[in-house]
Amino acid sequence: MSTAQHLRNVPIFSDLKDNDLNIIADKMVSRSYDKGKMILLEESQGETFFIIKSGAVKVTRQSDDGREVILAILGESDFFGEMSLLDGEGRSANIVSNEDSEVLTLSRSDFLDCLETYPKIAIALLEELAIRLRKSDQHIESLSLSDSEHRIAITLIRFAQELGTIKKGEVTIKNLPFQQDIANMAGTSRETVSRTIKLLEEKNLVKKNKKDLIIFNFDEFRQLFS
Amino acid sequence: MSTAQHLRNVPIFSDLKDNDLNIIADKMVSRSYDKGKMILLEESQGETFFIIKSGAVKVTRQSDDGREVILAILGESDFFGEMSLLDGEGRSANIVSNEDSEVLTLSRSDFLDCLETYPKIAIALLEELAIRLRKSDQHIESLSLSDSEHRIAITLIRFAQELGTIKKGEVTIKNLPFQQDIANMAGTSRETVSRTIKLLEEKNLVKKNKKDLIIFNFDEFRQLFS
DNA sequence: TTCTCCTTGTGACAATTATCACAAACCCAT
DNA sequence: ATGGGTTTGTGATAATTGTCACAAGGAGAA
Repeated sequence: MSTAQHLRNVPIFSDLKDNDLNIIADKMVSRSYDKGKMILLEESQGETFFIIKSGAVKVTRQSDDGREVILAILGESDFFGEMSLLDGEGRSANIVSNEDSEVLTLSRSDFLDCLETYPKIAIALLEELAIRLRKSDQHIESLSLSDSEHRIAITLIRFAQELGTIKKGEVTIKNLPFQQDIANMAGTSRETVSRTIKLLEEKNLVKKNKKDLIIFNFDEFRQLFS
Repeated sequence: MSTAQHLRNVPIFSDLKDNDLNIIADKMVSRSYDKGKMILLEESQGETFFIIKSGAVKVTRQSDDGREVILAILGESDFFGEMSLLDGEGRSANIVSNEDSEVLTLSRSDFLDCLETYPKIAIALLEELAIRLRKSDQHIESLSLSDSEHRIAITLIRFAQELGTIKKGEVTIKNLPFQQDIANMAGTSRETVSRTIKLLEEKNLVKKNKKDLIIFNFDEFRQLFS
């Protein structure tokens, strides 16, 4: 698929005319990262805008004692790197490729030019940031109020919404992330994730199937935990 | 002070020419809210953009069992209401006036017109949302990793940055919010806040003075807890 | 297959923190 | 200043969850 065709799938560019899209596509450079590679380092100066062509990355923050918080997992057609381009601050998060991934990059100045030239992009980007802010708020709420069972369930709901496939009310999350990653998103420990998933199975709400997780009744599940 | 003069202090409008500023100011309507009044209700449709002229508001989410999470406290020249205007979703948070407050409002269509007409506003708004997203990320990190002492200390740091006045490395937070509100931000209980602040006093890091809190060495304090 | 490495499961225990219950302090209006 | 309502301080206790330690399961390489 051409670069322009990839861009077509990215919400913030989808409003553009083919012509304009091609102009932008020409400025983009493709890069590849093996699984586990660091794409962006916290604290470094942000000079690039990234769009995920294939694969997935995790957005993390690291505390001094080495523990990791996962803020989000991003997949195909998601983008990142815009924050420090916008406010000029250093990076606030690390980005690590979670599978072998290909990304498209745009330089700082090209990105900012885009915003000036195509106000539609700026507005679409505002929308996207508003959505992310909303998700962050929910995340904060869940971390503040809930016990670990709720937090883990809400994390599973997030995965289901981003990575799941629905079939007759049943959601299957293919390739559920490691329990350690779930724990880092839910703000709890790996062991607690293990015990909680077992508990959810005993309550007949979910079922494990190798690396997949099935949520039997997604609507009910959501009502139960959020 | 005239409406236009107020707008001049709001970052997203500060780039505009006097003339344009006046045009926008003309479209704004002023409203007043007594302390404790609900300004925006969660779940209602978002149709208005707000700028705080004086006073302060708290941005909250409420769980079904009635507990409240405070996402942020906003003060003079801050704005809110933009999120559901941007992404079209319903409100995701409640806004309650935390003191007697005056706000300026702009209707949905006037707000969106502004963005189209003045791309600079859109870009400035992007910056602001990026900053907020960054704060949210920090908030999430702190809730995920830290024990209650750290979370409370980080909450105090947030207040210091937003409401504090510095003098020779000493920050004074005038009118520290109620312990219950601090607890709701830090994701802990009111009692724990009480005990923790006492603890910080015993460690000679802070001092209470009626309704004010003094952090003796702000840089050290920050290093210690973040 | 067998070995090794990575991930998951589970028990026991310790630590942290929420909750409950009240007392004390504080603030504001009369 | 007095009194009522709100906010804060503090002890005792219980519940939750983290941590440690190790066993078991699974996937891939030799």
